[in-house]
Parts: sequence; C-alpha cells; structure tokens
Amino acid sequence: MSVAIENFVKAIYNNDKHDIKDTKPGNIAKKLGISNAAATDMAKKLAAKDLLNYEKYQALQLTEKGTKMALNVVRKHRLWEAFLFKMFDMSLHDIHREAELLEHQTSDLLAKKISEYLGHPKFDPHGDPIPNANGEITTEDTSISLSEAIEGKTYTISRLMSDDKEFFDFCAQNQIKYRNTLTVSKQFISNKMTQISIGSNTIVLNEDFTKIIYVDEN
Amino acid sequence: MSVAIENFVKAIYNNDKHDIKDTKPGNIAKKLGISNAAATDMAKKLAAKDLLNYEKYQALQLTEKGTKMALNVVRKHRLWEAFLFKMFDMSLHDIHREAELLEHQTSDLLAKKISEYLGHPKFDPHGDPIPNANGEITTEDTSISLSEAIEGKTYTISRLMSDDKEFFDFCAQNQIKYRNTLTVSKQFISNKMTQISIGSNTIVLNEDFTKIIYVDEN
DNA sequence: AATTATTTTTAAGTAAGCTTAAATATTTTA
DNA sequence: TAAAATATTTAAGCTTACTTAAAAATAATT
Repeated sequence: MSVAIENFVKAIYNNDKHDIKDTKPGNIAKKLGISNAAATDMAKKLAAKDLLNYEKYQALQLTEKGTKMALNVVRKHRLWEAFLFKMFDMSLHDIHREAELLEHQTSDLLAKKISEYLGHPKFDPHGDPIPNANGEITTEDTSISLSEAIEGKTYTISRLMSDDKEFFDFCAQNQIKYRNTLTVSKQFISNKMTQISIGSNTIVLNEDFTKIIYVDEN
Repeated sequence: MSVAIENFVKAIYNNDKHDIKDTKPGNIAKKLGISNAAATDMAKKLAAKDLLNYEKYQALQLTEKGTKMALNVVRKHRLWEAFLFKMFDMSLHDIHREAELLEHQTSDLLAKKISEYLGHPKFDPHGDPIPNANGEITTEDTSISLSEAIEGKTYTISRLMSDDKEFFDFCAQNQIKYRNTLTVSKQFISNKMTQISIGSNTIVLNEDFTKIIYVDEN
C-alpha cells in the first residue's frame, strides 16, 4: 500500500479519534493538503479495497482492515518519535517531521526491534499511546483537555496533541511538557481562556491550545 | 527529488565505482528492476536536470551535481547501516533492506545526528566508506579483491560488496565478516577459484564471491 | 421555508514512472 | 566483414495521485 493510502487512512483515524470534526472528504483533504476532489476520489478507491465505507455525502468510516492499517502506521510513527527522542537531541517538532516520513518505510521487524530496545513503551514523547504489534491500545485514556479542567485543581500533562511547530516552540518556552505539573488558577468561561501556573510562570492560554493539551488530575 | 531519481543516480554511482560493467541504460535498468525503455526515459529526464550527461547509445555519466546527490544518498544509506548494526541484532541483509528504504526519507539533520552519535564513523558494517556531509570520501581504498590476492599471504577483510541475501547468509556461516582475518592457501587460476582458511575452516570460493570480498594485506 | 453559502461530487486533464512492442543502432561472432 | 545477437531508443499506453472547473447536493442563515 502506498504512502498516499497510508496517510489517508491515518488522517481519518486521527480525525476520528481526536477531533470533534467529522471525517467527510473535505476535512481529510484539508489535513493532507490536497483538494476535495482528490479526497473523494481516494475515498472511492479505498472503499473498493475494503479499507473504509463510503457513501455519497456521508462521513468516511474505516473498516476493521482500514483501522488496522492506520494503527500500524500510527504505531510506527510513535515508536520513531519515542526512539528519536531518546537517542538524539532534537526538538519535538523535528522529531515529528522525521517520524512522519520514516513511518512509511519501516518494516514490522524494525518496528519490533525499536519497541524492544525501548522496553515496549506505552506512550510517545507527546503522551500519545503506542499501539502494540496487533494494533491494540491497551492503556485507557482518563485524561481531559485543559479546556475542561477545573479551577483550583492541579493536573499532570498527559498529552500534547499537535503537530504544529509554533505550538511546540511555545510549549518549550513555557515548561509545557509531557508529565509536567500545572495548576488551573482560572477558567475564563466566556472568553474560552484558561489561566494556569506552571513552574514559576503564570500563563493565559486560549482555546486553540487548551483543547490540545490533555491532563490528568493529580 | 523523488525516490526513483535518487535510486537511479545511486545505481549509476555504484555501478561506476564498483563494477567493471558500464553504465549504459540497460545495466542500470537491470539493477533497478525496470525496463530498458524506462531507464532511457529517465536518463533523458535527468540530463535535463543537469544530473547526468546523456548521449544516445553512450554510457551515462553523472555530473558533479548528480554525483553529489548520489553521495548524499549513499551517505545516508551507510549511516543507517552502521546505526542499525550497532543498535539492533539484525542480519546484515535485513539491515541493508531497511537502509535501502530509510535512506530516501532522512533529512540532512537526522543524518548528522546519527553520524554524531556513532562518532562520525568512516566505514559501514560492510566496510564501505561513509561520505561526509559534503559528499567527500576521505579514506583511500588500498584493498584488493580476494580474486587478486596472493597465495600464502594473510589478509583482513575490508569490504563485502553485495546486497544479496544468499551471499550474506553464506558469510555468516563461514566467519566471513568485516575485519576478520584469512589466509589465501591456494589460487586456482584456471578455475578462477580461491581457497582460503579462516578461523578453523578451509573454504573454496568461486569468482562470484572472490570478486566482491575485498581484503587488505596484513 | 427560501435563499445563500458551503461541500461534495463529477469530469476532464496533468505529471511521474512505469509497461510492451516495434524500430534502430551497436556489438559480437562465425 | 557480413550475419546474427543484443542493446538502445521511440512510440503508444497504463496507473497513481494529484489538479481545476463546473454541476449537484447539503448545510446554514435570515
């Protein structure tokens, strides 16, 4: 299966899992940087391969086969992230970019070797769970987005759900990092902003960021 | 530049360097597993990009630009070989196969990181020299092929120039390994075979193998 | 509910990287 | 050196993964 197909299936998987947004061709197209027409085309092609269910004007749904493929790619991506993070001094964003390419050129054997070397990690450096070789995610996700966190409570960052350089640069400058602790000092409900204290800093984050920072209550 | 182009340029470079064979489209086509017609087509296309010189019915010659590209790919390939060899318990052939894919999806930054991690190695696990980031090979090659070695002398294996699984399996079973020592007990000139003793074994090799095993006199 | 805006789909077309078949050169060998 | 064998090139065609433009359907807004 081609890189284009792997990316398409992965985009549906990620959109489906993480975003509130639906999985109609247009949304997938936007994620992949291709035209809507190309996405519709691809959807039909993948339906013929039993990777997803396609009905005109409806959201795309991965079949079991499609989900398995997506999880295999996601596994390789997250293993590479964990591995490169451990081995080399590179920014999370750079690591993400490398993983984005390497994930498609990694045999199951090499993925297994990397996983073994790392002691079969359950999470990558963003806090994203790493599926096992059978495509199963065995860790349950109890975390909530920072936008839903409660004033006065203290949380541990469990996930940074993004692939945007700006965001990661911001995180790096503000101690926002997987497994760091923060306290929600104020939720500005009407403005959809959240004030947190982390380390010695106090930061006000808007919704763009609080929706992709996931936390677990301490 | 695409994977197809990188592989094409690399094939010319390797053919030119290692083999006695010429670099006409047919030979490159055979190496890449594509038709002669496709190779001719590609040659014209790459000539237009100033990666090689193409004249009808003549051997293909890489330009400086083409050579630089080839060396960049070769560098990444050999760095991956060295890295995977160090990190994981995998056969040389498996490592080669992974490197063959990863080489095209590796940024210059990651290559640099891998090289640094390994202490800027000069050779990969086959004994092939690793070009530096500027595409320079700073080590001179004093080795000769086993087919040219002299009876009675003792040598150190400096290079195993192949990507064939059968060959590597044979090597693994017979202690034929980069940096191992062997003695040439007999050269059967007319049969083009060579008898060596390596470890406690005595082996007779035919020309197919003695031409790709490179050695340095002790 | 009707109109407007947005999405999705269809249709036609493009570039890359191949293929096979036939024509043309070159090389080998008898 | 002429014939036979082999290689290279040209030509036509295919698939994948896109594109833009227009038509059709859905969703949003007043």
